[in-house]
Amino acid sequence: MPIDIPDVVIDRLPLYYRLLERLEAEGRSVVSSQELGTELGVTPAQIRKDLSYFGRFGKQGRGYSVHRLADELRQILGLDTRWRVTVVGIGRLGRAIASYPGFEGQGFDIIALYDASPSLVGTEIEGRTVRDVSSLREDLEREPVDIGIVAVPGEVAQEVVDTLVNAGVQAILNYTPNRVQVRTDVELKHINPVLFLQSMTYHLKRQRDER
Amino acid sequence: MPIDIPDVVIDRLPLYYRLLERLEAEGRSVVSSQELGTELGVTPAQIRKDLSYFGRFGKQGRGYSVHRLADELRQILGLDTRWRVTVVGIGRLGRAIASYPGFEGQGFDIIALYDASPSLVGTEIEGRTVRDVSSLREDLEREPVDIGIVAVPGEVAQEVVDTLVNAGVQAILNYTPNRVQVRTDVELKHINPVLFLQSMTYHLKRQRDER
DNA sequence: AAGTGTGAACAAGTTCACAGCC
DNA sequence: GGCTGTGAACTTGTTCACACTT
Repeated sequence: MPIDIPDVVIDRLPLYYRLLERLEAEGRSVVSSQELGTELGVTPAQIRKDLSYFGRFGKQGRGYSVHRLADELRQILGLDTRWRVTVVGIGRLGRAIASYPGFEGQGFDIIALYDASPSLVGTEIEGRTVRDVSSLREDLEREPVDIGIVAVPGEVAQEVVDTLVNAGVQAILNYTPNRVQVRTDVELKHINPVLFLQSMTYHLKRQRDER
Repeated sequence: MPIDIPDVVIDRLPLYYRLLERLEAEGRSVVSSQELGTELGVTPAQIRKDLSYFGRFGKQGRGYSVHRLADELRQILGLDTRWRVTVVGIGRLGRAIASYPGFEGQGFDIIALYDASPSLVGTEIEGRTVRDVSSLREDLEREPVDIGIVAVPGEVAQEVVDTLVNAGVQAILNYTPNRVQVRTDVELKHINPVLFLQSMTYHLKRQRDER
């Protein structure tokens, strides 16, 4: 498998995969890049080029087998295995994440929840007991996880991320408004709705001023 | 103000702004593109080029006045006014959003909450009464909002978004896993953690296979 | 006839490097 | 001496257009 595939391409694959899953469920057997593109707001050429990084999955004159392509993407994205996830920070947001049904269905098993607050530690959330964050480090040694979701207060984000990374966690999804630093071999994504809103207001302001 | 500024640039401004706010709070008065870049993991040249789309805010040999630059960015991004926001869908996620303290502090006023469930409608969340989504349309006519945050079940996302857009809402933040379509003059952003995880597993898989 | 896969052309975005100013 | 602002060089990413396959 070639090693130099642009990150933008990787980021689009889950989008393609999502649509293919839906088509699969609807019983569609074949689909063209044209149709995928229309549905997703992406040019057909882009989809074909993206997929061509990984192989020749289509048939000229026909299109792509929905099942075959979904399968290939599952393999490429590593969705043919289950991934172990831990959520640190069980405030309102952490609780919403912990009970979000979309993770389990896609191969992500939330195996543990952590919080620092004594009033939360020991309570049950969606059938899982909230553990004390002070035991995070040693727990990870016994039961490693692949992905850490961080939903703690911003001020302790870096500290929690460091603990996760030092214990071998390779991917971090940071829901905190604070940016954190990790080694370059660790995958890191930030989800910060305020930044999204702030770039939207740029456009809103211009619309309001009648362009 | 020139009209052709790349979207990637706009998306980085809130990041710069966030850091400047912090520096402002710390009492720093001057900062160089070098320092901003190190802190944010962006090249200094990029920061200078980005800012140069909007004006000449720095002083050669010195750097940028923290206060002045923060002020300029506030104006550019439209953060010098308050924005009216409504949240539709008050499940666990909607509730987490509705009580997220980061919005109000940044000029976003959540003025109303909507849900379809009779058991939720009429209850109080963070001092706001949850209204019935069936009155969304007429409410918007009386009290327009700028931004709609959508946290309903995926199946009704498009329907809710249509209602919002038809009533004049210009920006949508979609927390639903379903992609939705809007007119090109409406700002739209999607937040879907599963897509993030799925692109991270691509890299995890390769790391696991020892590259 | 329809639709893929892909080199080549093009567009967009980033970094360099340096003149100019403080 | 230090640091900005910016054309120009470069790099990355996207789209075109067509040979090729079914």
